[in-house]
Amino acid sequence: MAAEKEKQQGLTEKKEGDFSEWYNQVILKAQLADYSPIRGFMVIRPNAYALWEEIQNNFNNAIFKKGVKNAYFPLLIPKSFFEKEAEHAEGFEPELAWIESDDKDVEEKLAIRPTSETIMYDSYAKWIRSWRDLPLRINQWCNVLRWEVKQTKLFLRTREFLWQEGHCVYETEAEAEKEALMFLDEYRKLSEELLAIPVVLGQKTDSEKFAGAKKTFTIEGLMPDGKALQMGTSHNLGQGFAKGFGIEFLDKNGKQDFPWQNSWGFSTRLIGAVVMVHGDNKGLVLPPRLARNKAVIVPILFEKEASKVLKKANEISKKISGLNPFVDSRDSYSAGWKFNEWELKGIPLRIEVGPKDIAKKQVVVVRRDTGKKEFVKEAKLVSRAKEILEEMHSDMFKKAQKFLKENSVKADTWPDFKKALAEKKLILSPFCATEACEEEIKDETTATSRCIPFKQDTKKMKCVKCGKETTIKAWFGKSY
RNA sequence: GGGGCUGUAGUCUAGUCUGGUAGGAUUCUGCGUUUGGGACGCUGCGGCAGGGGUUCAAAUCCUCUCAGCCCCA
Repeated sequence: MAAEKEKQQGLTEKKEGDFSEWYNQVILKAQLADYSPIRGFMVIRPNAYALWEEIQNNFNNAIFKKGVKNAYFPLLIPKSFFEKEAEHAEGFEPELAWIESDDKDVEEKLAIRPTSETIMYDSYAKWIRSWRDLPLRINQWCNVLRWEVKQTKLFLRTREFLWQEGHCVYETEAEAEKEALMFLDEYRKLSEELLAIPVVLGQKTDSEKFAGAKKTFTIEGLMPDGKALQMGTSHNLGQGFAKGFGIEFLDKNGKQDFPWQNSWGFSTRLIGAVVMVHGDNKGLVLPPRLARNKAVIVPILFEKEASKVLKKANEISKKISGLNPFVDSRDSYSAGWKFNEWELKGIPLRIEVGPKDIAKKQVVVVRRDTGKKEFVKEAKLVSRAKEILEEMHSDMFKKAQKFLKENSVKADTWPDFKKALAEKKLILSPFCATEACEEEIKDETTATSRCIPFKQDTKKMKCVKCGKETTIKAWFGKSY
């Protein structure tokens, strides 16, 4: 059976009902991650950590251009810090993990950071005195810990995860919000241009916004199982934290004032999104710009000509060094075995070099996403390989975009809403945006509002649930 | 949140109902022959998720923990 042949040996198919199983297997078999001895924790293996480093490099480049500097703040947060901003404390206190210590000198209870607003803003209060100190833009890459009891899902829901959190301070709210949106757009670019995952942008409703924020903005992706995944958020924090932590500055008129803040973050969850969106029955498919090793060279080693083929393979490797390729010269595996292995691990390009190719001064280039084979003259390999990789990125993005489009629907009535939800769609509906109504929708369907898109008509409509008049449309769906 | 199911070597799995020497395939070691889509022969290593209980005897029965899947709200 062709379908059987398409399938990576031992890998569950990527289809409804088996999706979770498939997801776990791809992650374990492609050696992205492993379970840890402690519930809710995971080991990030080199294959996935390399992806995280690529994401870091890419994002660092973007934010450095915006004047952001990286720093590092302590892991532990004194209990009293959580009491300085009421909503923030209420949101995070249930998930805090407290440190137990026999050290008599530790006077105050300490928690492992669930996010670093409080510990960072304590410092900010010391560092900011004048309008000349603003804006202050600091980002940190770190781990955070949120002691949830929900089911662990590799990369998507673990108690500890890696992320970046940016924390900026400004003189005016306009600036704080403008840049919160600017960083959100950087997230969109990262997702679309590096990960090849299209997203929906918007603002979170009050019940979904970050604890302590005035407004929360989000990028949401749609996964193949119909669930939405929050892929990055930025917040207009208002002045609440500044007031709580005593961050004050003298403005240009000599008046003492509280500054305005924003914060923004994304996590290793993005790796889970890449697996889900692009993976197939053969395993992982890495977006070419994200893949560290963009090509694997498989020499076809016939005994008589093995040394000649190997030499050529290494030569080709040097020629395309910009793609950071590697030669799989292991002689204990057949070529076919290697093909399957690198497909499972998602390497974007496979370049085959055998005696026949050498005779014709060509190589065989195979795309991971489509499996399409192409004979490329050696002289043209460098330019053609780059072209193929860019085509791949574009095709993968378009494919994901098509999925998002086909699975996003409008629903103006409650029956339509429920029908669309049963069909695992992302749903755009008129919404009164009250917490009561959102709660009802959640209780009845488990769907939540994902975001309120920035672009709205002013047309009057009736809320999909309660029927009250509104001009707002919001995205709804089940989510991770 | 509620309900159901599952866990046997790195991986897939037989054995569980009805307690009695854990069997196979694949991976892996070594040697040799091979290599254009998961090659072959020989050789060797490796296991009942973990804790507690019942029993002369536990992979099998009970229980807790851990991990995973599915369904419903």
